[in-house]
Amino acid sequence: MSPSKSRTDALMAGEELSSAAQRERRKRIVDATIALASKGGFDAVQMRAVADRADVALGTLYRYFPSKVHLLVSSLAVELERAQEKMDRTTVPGDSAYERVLFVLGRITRGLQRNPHLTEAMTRAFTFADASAGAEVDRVAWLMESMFTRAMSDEEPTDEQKAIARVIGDVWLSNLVAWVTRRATATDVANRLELTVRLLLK
Amino acid sequence: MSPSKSRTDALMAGEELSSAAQRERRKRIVDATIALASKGGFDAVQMRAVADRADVALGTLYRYFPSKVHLLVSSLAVELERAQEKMDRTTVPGDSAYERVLFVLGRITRGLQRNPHLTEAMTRAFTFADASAGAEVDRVAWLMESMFTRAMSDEEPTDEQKAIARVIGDVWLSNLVAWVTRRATATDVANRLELTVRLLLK
DNA sequence: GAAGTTTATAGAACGTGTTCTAATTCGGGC
DNA sequence: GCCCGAATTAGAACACGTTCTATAAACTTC
Repeated sequence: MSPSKSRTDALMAGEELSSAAQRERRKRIVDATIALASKGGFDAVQMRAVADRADVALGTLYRYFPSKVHLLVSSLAVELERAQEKMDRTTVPGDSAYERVLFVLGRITRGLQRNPHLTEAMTRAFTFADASAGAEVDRVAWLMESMFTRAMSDEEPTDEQKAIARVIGDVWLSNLVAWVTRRATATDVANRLELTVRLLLK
Repeated sequence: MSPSKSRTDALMAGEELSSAAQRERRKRIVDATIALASKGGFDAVQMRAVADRADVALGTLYRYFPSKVHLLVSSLAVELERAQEKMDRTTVPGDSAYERVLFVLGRITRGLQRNPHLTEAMTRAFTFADASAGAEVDRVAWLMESMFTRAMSDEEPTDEQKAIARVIGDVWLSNLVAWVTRRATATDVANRLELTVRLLLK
């Protein structure tokens, strides 16, 4: 449709941002998003508020992220990348895939539970995303999957391992959602994840 | 908050509707919702349109269902109940839990895939639901879970079986969402479900 | 460094979910 | 039949995501 479509896509992916000023703007926007989400969750991430806080016009915000869902899912990807980097600097303990996956799961889960509003905002955006945010959603799904395959073994994962990682990701997300909507306690989540990983890896 | 809160809850649950006229209204609303969702998905279920089609004022619609999400999740529960009833009239083939669960899963999944817009509307509402719709969401989750436990055995399910049913439900939903957002084909979904059930029950 | 193009800005405008208001109708007790 | 409180109605009003418009600023290219 719009003549700048491919351009916009590049902006969304966060790559090839021509100028430093643009990288700055994008960062300010993501930071504002995370700050607002941390304070009040999905509903507090209002596009006008994000634009204000990032010192950017509403139109500019929409040029960088074509919708609220894109914005939040992209921010989720940024957060997961940070978590992954942190995990890379840790030696994951455990003698079996079972133990190592549980360790990783537990750690990230507790990290998310430390910031319930942010988690609520991101999981809701992720699960509400429609086809137009497919690329961003795929990226997050891939990040999650590779987090678990890495914990399972150092080698290139087999198809079976990838499948297991995907199942774990599905269950993980669904339990986060249940926790966020107060249909499950933190203990419930931990128990269910433990059980799931046991069923799949033991 | 509102003095008629408990009253409203009763209306939402669809029970104890005082008059026949009210039961009628509620049915017209759910029917209108399903019709609109079938035609155009989540976005086509517009509250004004539902009210019009159900021949009910907008305020009345909101008295029966406090939000669009409640409305759609309640309609999903109605649909699942129908599917369950149909399943009850069928003899599920298969010698093992594995085979029987796969049969049930395949059948319901194909049923949903026959009506993509309706499925999109309902899965998106379900996954977007916030804490206020917890009761409705729990009801749907319970319906899903018991569908699978019933397929696994005729007896009262063990805790382990319930846990397995829940995992299957999580994976199922997540794959439906992936299909609805065009990140997975019907074949992908079938393969992943088959693999998941195999990992869990074989 | 001027002309032309892309990007950013301020703010109005629009659509749809939700809430509110005032008037009307309905159903049950006298 | 009449009265009362609850339910329903039509429609205005409001909130927030999104789009659009007009103008200004920032860049490219020559």
